Amino acid sequence: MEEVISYITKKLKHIVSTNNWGNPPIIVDFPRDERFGDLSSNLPLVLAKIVKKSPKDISDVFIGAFSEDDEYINKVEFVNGFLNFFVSYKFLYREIKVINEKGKEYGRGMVEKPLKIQVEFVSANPTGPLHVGHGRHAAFGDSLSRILEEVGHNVQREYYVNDAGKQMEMLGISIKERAKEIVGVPSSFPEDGYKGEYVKDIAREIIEKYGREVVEKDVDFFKEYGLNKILDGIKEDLLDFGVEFDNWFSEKTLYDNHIFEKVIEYLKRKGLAYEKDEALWLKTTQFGDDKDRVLIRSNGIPTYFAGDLAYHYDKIMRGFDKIIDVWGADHHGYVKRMKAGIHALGYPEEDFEALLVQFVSLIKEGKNIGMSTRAGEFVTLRELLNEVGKDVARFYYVSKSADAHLEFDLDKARHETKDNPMFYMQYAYARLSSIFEKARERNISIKGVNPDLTLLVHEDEVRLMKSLIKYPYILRKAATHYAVHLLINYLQDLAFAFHKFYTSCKVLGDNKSLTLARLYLVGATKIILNKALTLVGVTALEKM
RNA sequence: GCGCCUGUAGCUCAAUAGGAUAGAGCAACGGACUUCUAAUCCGUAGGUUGGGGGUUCGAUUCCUCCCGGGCGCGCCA
Repeated sequence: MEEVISYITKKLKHIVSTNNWGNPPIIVDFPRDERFGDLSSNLPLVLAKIVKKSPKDISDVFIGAFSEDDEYINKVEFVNGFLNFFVSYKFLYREIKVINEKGKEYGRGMVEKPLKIQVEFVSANPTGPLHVGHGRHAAFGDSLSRILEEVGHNVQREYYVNDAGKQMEMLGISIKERAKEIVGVPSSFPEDGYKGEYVKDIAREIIEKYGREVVEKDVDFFKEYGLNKILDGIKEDLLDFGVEFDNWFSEKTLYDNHIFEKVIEYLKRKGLAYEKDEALWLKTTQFGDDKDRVLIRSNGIPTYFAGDLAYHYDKIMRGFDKIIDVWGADHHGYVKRMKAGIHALGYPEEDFEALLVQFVSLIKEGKNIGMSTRAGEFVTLRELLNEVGKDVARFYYVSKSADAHLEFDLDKARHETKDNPMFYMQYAYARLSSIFEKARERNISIKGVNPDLTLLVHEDEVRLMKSLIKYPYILRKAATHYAVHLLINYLQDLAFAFHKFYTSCKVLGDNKSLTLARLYLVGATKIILNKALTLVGVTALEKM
């Protein structure tokens, strides 16, 4: 369909310039209602003011430029100031063929300039298991990566492991004190320690493995054990959630490999860092921040910001054309600072993107419960997976735009699992797979045949074809706007078109040519549905 | 006080980055299986898009004020 859009746009532009109508924005887009054609443009309305003519007179000029036997356009209408274009069947048939011929490659690598992009997401502190809040980040970040990859970019998925800071120390202490409690020696569990049940579990495990004397060991021992244990759990949860990272970046390496010192050195050399009140500050105000920020505290300990800056310096050195960070909404106040820091490091600000994902509020037994790892109050991603399964969870997470709050009612999710709209799409896929299964039994195949697609004229067949050819447009849009949920809307539309078609058009019938043509259409649907489902992380099931 | 996000049907959310009569699912009501999976399809009902003002041919979308919700504003991470 993109082909048609650019064809129309070019044609309209040509007419505008030959008439000396200035340089208005030419927008050709899908109308809201199918009665207004397949594509439409508001150009007559826009031009009316500029050229002081009625929209009707203007549109007549445009309509006259499209001949009866136009390659792409069957009909052009003027309604309410809009130009409405109806796509020719000829084009639909051609495109359905392209889908079948290209198969999985259809729509892939469409982007003009493939970039090397890094997407960093989840990056939850390894101080406890992932909870349902992290689940949203995992689902969003992974689907976004899949989409960017699909349009042709080279994407690296990275998880930043905060294994160096204070909070790790606290985890070590928390485990150790719990271990002491268990073996019955005097203990003092810190007030701001990690109170979750999992801390006790780890402590118990350590005692079982190393004996009661283990409590004599220093905090580092417990820290190391806890970190590895929790990180393994996180990796397992993510894997079962269908999310795989290409790189797990350890914060510790920033210090071990002296990247941190290098960055500080660099900033000092550039005259961007200065000392005040015995602390080291970065002149972020020079790059649009509200105030300068501390890099190294007066006590000599670097701030989180300084570490993060070093981390991003490392990213920059790795040569990405675009660096995308997926952050929680609570980090929004941090964006300006980070952008300024990135700028200070000499990396173009516009190539750094901090995408904010709004909070997930969790409702359990009708009550809104908070999610604090430290307080140990949270519902884990694992629990959610066990309750509703990967597909429902992932679908639900990305079906809402990332900058809208998400309400997750666990009880409802449990009860409504079967009624979840996700199944609507999976069912469409299972149904069409079943058609192919039956076709195989009857030795009907579309392999190597050249079906007569002109037999496809039923309104539901046409509706389905039109939905199919929208796919590349939607994919591109989702990629440029980082809007995963657009794919969900599209999936609803496509599944609806297919179910409708399925109800009114029997595929395997008595008419052989029609059977082949329809089977061919189902084949195209299978390809697109499979792709779209995969992008949002939902399994395409052959059988349900 | 300042900043970011947000308010759309009873509920959970869309609305193609300014478009045409604001759409889905769930919940409610009524139809359709001798036929490729009825986890589907068709229909009915449900709305002053939080409220006021403004810009525009045209506003759920942009600006402004007010009201409500979430989250920030550290030499915390």
